[in-house]
Amino acid sequence: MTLSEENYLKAIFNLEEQTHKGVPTNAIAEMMETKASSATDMVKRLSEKELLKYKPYQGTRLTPKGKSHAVKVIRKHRLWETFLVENLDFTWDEVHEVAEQLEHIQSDKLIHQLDKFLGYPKTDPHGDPIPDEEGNIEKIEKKVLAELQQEDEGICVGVDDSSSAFLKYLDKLDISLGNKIKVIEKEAFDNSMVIQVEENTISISSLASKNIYVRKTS
Amino acid sequence: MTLSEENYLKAIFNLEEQTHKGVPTNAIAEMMETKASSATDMVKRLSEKELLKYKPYQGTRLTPKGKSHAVKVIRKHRLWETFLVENLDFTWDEVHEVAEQLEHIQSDKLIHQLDKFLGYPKTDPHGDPIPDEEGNIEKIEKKVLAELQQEDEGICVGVDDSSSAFLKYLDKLDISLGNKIKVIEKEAFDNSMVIQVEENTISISSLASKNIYVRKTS
DNA sequence: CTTAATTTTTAGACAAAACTAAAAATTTGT
DNA sequence: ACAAATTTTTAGTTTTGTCTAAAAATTAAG
Repeated sequence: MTLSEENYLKAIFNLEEQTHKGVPTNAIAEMMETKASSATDMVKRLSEKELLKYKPYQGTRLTPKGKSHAVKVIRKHRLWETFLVENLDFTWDEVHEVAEQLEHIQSDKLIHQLDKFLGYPKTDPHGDPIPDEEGNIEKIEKKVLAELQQEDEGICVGVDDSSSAFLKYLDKLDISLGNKIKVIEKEAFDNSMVIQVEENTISISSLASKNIYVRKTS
Repeated sequence: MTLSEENYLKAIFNLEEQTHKGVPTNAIAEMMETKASSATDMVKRLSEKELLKYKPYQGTRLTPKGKSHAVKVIRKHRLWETFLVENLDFTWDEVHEVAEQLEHIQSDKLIHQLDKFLGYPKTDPHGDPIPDEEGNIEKIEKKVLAELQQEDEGICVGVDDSSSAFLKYLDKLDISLGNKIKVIEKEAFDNSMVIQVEENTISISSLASKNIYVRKTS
């Protein structure tokens, strides 16, 4: 399994998760920031290895074998992100690039021991669940902050837009994973909100609140 | 800088360190477990990038630029080995293969923080010095255990043969880095030795004692 | 000093993964 | 239904890193 094949598998897995439909070649190309012709070539190769099935114009779907492999890569990615933030003082927005490299290291023992070292974490620093050794992914039921009503409370469990700019903005507002969030006021006019994050009271736009996931607690 | 280029640089660096002469193309090929023609190609490419200079039949020498790059890779390798042994319960003989992969991860911050996390270690689990951020390598003056005389004492600072079998053997004898070693008896006939390692008294063959490095303390 | 052995390089191929440009297949709009 | 738009595939190149087989250059030996 080459690096490139792994990256394609991961991309296809994510796209399939989002849409629950066959993934078009073009979508794969776009996600991989490459050309459709390249995606075609790769899909053909992965198909020969029985990691996916594809029917032209109906899109691609991973086989159980392909899915299992993709999940392993995701597990590695999320464990490394956790390590970087917890132990090496990386911030939310810095981890992705490095984890993209680390996720391709091949060693079962390494990843098993890393998991143990980290204390078997359930989620990564963005709130996404870390698959276990068997590939099971715990579904974390999350709502978008924007959906909460006045007086509602929740815990921050993730973000949607994980662009560097957005994550830095959250850092500045002192919003991070696990924070208790309470909706103080919701402005019907523009959907902006006044919320209480742990001790601080702040105001955020609708655009921001649509990108923050919470688990409702009341 | 590709993965393969980095591996060649490292190989050439090591060969140059050992012999202090220009490194022949054949030697490079052998170290890389590849063919001479492939080594020629790579030497040509690295030469164009001014990472090394070579004169046919007189061998290859790294430029300062090439050396600096090689040392960086070695620094990463040794820091990762330290992490694996110290934090993830890897044994001496298991680390190499994984460190070979990890050494190619590109991120200055990662390696800086890893160094800090580990407490700025001076040597890796085999006793080899870890280059600092500027690329300085501390020379550790080491002697082969076999050279010590009766009553001499030293501290184990490394091994020469880092084959899995040998490292496992040392583990069984409870010899590891930093151990105090005292020569109790030296048998002139076959150069075998009775030595005291910390609390234990054991007997080892000349073959083994030739592969253990110590820093003499008396 | 010429032949033999060794070392090194060239030439030509191949595989992986990408690209561009163009063709082919399918779906959609009216 | 048929042209237009979209999606997908093909064909031909490129780059990196490898290989084999053969040629060329250098060193060593009698």
